[in-house]
Amino acid sequence: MLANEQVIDGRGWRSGAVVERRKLSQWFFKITAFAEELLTALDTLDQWPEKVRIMQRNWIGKSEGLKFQFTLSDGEKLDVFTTRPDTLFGASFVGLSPDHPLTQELAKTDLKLQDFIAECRKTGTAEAEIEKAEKLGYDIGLTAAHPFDPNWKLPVMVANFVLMGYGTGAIFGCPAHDQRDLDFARKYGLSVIPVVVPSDADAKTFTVGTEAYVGPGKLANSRFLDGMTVEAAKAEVASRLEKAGIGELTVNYRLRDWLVSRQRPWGCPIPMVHCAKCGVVALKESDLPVLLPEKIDFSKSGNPLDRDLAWKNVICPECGGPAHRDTDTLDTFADSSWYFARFCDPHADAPVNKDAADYWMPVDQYIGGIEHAILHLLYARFFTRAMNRLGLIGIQEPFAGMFTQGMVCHETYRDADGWVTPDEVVKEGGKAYRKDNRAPVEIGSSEKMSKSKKNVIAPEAIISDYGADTIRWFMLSDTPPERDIEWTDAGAEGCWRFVQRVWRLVSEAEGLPTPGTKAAPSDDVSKALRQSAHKAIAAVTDDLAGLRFNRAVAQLYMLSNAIADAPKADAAVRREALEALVLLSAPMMPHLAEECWRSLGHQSFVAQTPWPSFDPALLKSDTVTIAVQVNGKRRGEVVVARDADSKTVEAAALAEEGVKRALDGATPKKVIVVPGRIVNIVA
RNA sequence: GCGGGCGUGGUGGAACUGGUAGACGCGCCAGACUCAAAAUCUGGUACCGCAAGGUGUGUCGGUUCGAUUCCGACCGCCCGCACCA
Repeated sequence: MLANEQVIDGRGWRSGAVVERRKLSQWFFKITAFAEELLTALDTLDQWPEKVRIMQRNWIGKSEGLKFQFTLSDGEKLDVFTTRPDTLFGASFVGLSPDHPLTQELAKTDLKLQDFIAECRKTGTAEAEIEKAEKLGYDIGLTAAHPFDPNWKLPVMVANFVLMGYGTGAIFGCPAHDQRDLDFARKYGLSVIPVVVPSDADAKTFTVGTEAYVGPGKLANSRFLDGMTVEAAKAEVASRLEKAGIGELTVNYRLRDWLVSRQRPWGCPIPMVHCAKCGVVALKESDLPVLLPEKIDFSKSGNPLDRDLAWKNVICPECGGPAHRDTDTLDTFADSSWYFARFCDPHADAPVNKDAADYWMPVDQYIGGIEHAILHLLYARFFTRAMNRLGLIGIQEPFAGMFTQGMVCHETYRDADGWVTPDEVVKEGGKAYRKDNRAPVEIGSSEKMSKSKKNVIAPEAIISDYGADTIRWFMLSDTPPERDIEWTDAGAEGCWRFVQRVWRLVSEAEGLPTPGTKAAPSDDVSKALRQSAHKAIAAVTDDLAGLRFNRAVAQLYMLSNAIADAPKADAAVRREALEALVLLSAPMMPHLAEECWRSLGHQSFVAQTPWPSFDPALLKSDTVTIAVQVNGKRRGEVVVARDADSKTVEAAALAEEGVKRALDGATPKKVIVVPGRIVNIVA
């Protein structure tokens, strides 16, 4: 009762319970019908992280190949799928999944086969188990005729590594060019015929040992294919089998349908009714939504909805006879797949107000953890497309911009009794002890804060120690938002000092003119401060827009340093710089900003004040400092006018003392001048 | 195994399309103020060297006047997928 993508390392993604395989009758959403468009539309999501798009692409897992038919010795036909039709003459067996209908049919009368299938089911889904799992086979006694040679008979075997969920659940095995087939063939003594030979090898002597050859090469031992490239041979086999009417080029997807049935009472009920006469019947739209019972009995195990007969028993919407509700509920991911459309008009009578949704959607900037890359984000894309097809919404893709933020991490601690929270621990000389009884505590790796590992810092405690603004500032400084951040008390303290510093700069500033006084700097110090302020406005504006909070923070440190370094600057310039500092820091430290704003003599709120603008003319200095390299090594620098021409710059560079020393009288062979950036002298 | 990403000081991290590597913060060192401490302020802080100078962005090569940035091989770490034919 979990979808494939909800299984992490053999366990349920949320509960951590070990997953086991059982056969159940369940409800699915046919997400596979959208596989191709979900795949191709990824290219249009240019404001999504490349990583997420690659993960979805791999998850959908498109592969193109050939589906073709074997005729079995009992006259039945068997479809197989392959991406390597070129290796058909290297075939040495036909493999069936234990879950294949033919296997199941034969098992009805074959007790040994039943045992074999049970043996296969025992293999867990955890990574390690699959890795160790031995190849197992069971010969069902039938043979399959080679499609190009009716006299060539291949044994048909049930094999544990053939999956029913991919392709047709049946394969032809070519041991020389597939590792799994090779392992299987070696174990059961099947032939290994190399049919693709690398260009640097001799077809007559080339053999395959314990490693299958999967590289490129020329065809051999393959009759009419001999000498062809892999690509040409693929095309030739496909074309011949298509002409014979027993093969077709097909596309396969790894993506499976979305299993949405949950055997719990707290989800959205699946609006289906089971009638003895009519079978499975959907409820009429007018009967929706199906409400859960008010009182739910959790005293026994199992799904309480199954036992609530008053709720469960209904009248069939088709025939009016006795029927019962489906007691499965929907996966909670169903709800999160379309809430954003509902949010556009939460009071609408219909589930979605199309006009409102078309006005607001798609979401401009979606922010979430990477853990939803192929769960929520794929489901929501599918839902949106399905809603579009039903005419409920005009858009195809729900989220135009996507950003995956990092996690807050902290060291983990444990003693003999289990995990210990950081505030119960005291660290001395690299070792950790419990505060209460001095018992030693083992310091574990730093991991994402979680209740289960108790490596959490309670926000209340930090806020009371440092204030909310300090914490906000700390969260945004240093580490880029897409990366995990390591919580440290030392870092938070540093941020607290900055809060104090800003407050001091503002509250202790003397002789400021009244708000609104224009800055008209006359001396160099004032001009420089004004330039710093305008540079900061430009940079912070840009960095915040690009979600580069750590760089915005660094810019504000620089501005505060510039202000502190220029107490003698013109008072109106100092006011302008302080106001810039306050306004620019407001998104990150709103409380402090409001307090400072008031202290600067304003009656309004920062929140109501326009974002500061900058004068582009102030961003550039009249002069620039250019580094001078000799043979690529920095030997000095020169200060030149911003618009100085190359010859002037070259002359200045050649006259520089360090450069002269490095040249030691030699004549430069070549001088490269990159205006405003660098001079490189090749000697 | 497949796919992707990342390796920069003691530390978190800067460095736009190749152009002064280490911005900014933390930490550390020294000094000022103080009876003292905290706070604050000033200066310093990649490495080797007294200095001149040399060496440095995981390692080794390549392209270039110039490489953290581009290319190739390798090493290490992280993430996702995985018996997918």
